[in-house]
Amino acid sequence: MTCTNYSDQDILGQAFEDALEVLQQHSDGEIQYSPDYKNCQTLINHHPHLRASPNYSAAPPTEEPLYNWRNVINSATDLYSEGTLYHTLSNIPENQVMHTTASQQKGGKGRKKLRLFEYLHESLCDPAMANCIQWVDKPHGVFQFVSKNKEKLAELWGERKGNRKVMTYQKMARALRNYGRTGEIIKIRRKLTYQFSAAVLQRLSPSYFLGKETVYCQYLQYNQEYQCSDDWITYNNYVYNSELQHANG
DNA sequence: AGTTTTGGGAAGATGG
DNA sequence: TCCATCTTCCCAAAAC
Repeated sequence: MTCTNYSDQDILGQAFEDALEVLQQHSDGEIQYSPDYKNCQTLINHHPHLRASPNYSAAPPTEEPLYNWRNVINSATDLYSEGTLYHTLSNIPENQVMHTTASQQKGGKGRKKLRLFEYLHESLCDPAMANCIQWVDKPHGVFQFVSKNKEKLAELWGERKGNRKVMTYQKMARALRNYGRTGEIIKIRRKLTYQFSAAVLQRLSPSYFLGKETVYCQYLQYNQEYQCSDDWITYNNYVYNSELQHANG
């Protein structure tokens, strides 16, 4: 990330730090937030006009307890890409909130890098991104990129990370293929279609699993750790290839 | 036959 | 310094 104005960045960084402190003070232990203020800085450095945006404020809303910095970034990104004010910080649906786990935060001060699968899941939960990426089978974590707009999603991912060069679908897909080794995301034998592992799914949307243990226990047995299980892949490829054959036949 | 999608090796960049 | 996690580039092959 290049930064030509250190004083601005310092001010912005401090502003986000301050906002986080205030958030914590107002949290009552209930707020789920992800302190990715550096991502905010990256975004704002790329899109300086956002500083003047009505959404950019160091002071958190006092009447919206469910608040998340990633959604701040998303809203800002939407604001930038769409050129509208439709995506505001208020009325964020529960399913768009990234619930961070204790393991994602180090001692409350740690700021872990945003991972690709987190970003993808986040995009899947964002209606504004439906033209780029969509659920095929949400309960099983199967999703598909939209061929026409997959490059746009990749670009946004690259911007979010603050990469030097423009991210392309080719490069993003390379990272996705690496997930196949750990089993966090596997490729489904269908065009532009992938699947989150059960462990990742549970981590990304734990609330979605509440009361659904019966439904998901069979998958957790397949993949209790992040390891890539042949059975898991075979099973899923069987399911979705059968589906595909059925669709084609 | 041309384009898109898939796949992986290898080296580099970055942050924790 | 080491490791995790991509990122970048490249090439090949399969699928459409």
